[in-house]
Amino acid sequence: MASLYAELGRRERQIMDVLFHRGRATASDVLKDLAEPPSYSSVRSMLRLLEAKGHVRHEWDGPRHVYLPTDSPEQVQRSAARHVLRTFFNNSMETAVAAMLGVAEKPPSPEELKRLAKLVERARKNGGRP
Amino acid sequence: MASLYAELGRRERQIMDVLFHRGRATASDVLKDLAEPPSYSSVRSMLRLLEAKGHVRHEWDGPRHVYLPTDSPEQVQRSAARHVLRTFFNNSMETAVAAMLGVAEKPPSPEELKRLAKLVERARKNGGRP
DNA sequence: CGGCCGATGCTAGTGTATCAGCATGATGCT
DNA sequence: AGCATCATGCTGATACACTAGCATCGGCCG
Repeated sequence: MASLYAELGRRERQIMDVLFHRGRATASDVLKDLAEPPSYSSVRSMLRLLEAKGHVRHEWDGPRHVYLPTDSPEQVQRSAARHVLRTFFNNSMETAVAAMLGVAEKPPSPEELKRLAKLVERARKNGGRP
Repeated sequence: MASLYAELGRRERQIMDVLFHRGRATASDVLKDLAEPPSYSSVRSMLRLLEAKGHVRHEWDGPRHVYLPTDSPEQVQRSAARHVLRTFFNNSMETAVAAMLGVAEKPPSPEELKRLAKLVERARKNGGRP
């Protein structure tokens, strides 16, 4: 099935990405993280549009809006993982993990690798599920 | 660093996804794989547009166009991996792999898990790199 | 108090991604 | 050969993502 947000336009998706990355953000936060930024006004419009579409909600931080994705991080992570795994790695976990090891900003720490190994080990004893 | 194709519109991206998934595809192949498909004519237009932008090239299969992404699969995989890892998993390999284990269409086979374990093991002896 | 600052709500305009139709040419079949 | 089929090349129309501007409101500070 289509990943969540498959129906979004270019800017909409870029903004959702920022929102996921940050967890919660104001309009100017979003603006800071955009590569080729539009006007501040545009960002606010898009956020309101995304809210109307139900992808985003907002809370108040004093006088200003703070936006959050409506879907839970877990939902979004699962959706993203499924989409990437299927689309770019032909459902090969091995290829995917290899690629990730190659591109991580900092090489994974020994501790993380240990936890990773445990995770895989647990899956092996578990019929392939974590 | 923005991921490749961050600048693409909705349909453009959907079509690129199909192209990556299939490796090579005709216009009607693409049409088949689209969730809420436009007309055949529209798909052809988009493919020509993507070609003009340089994201796609085509070869001939007898009388018909067969389209392929211009960027190599490795490039695209790395770009996708980096983007997803950073945006949705806060650069945590562990979280990412856990999510993937949870969503794979079929649970990974014992063989794949074994290769996966080897991969991680090799990274541990290698300062975190594959 | 009165003005400045930074926020929001709203509305209108623009560009381009997206879409669809038509004319044309090649191929294969009877 | 003649016809049906399926492809392409091109062109025009539309929708909607995207952009920007303006009016307004409330808090803060001299």
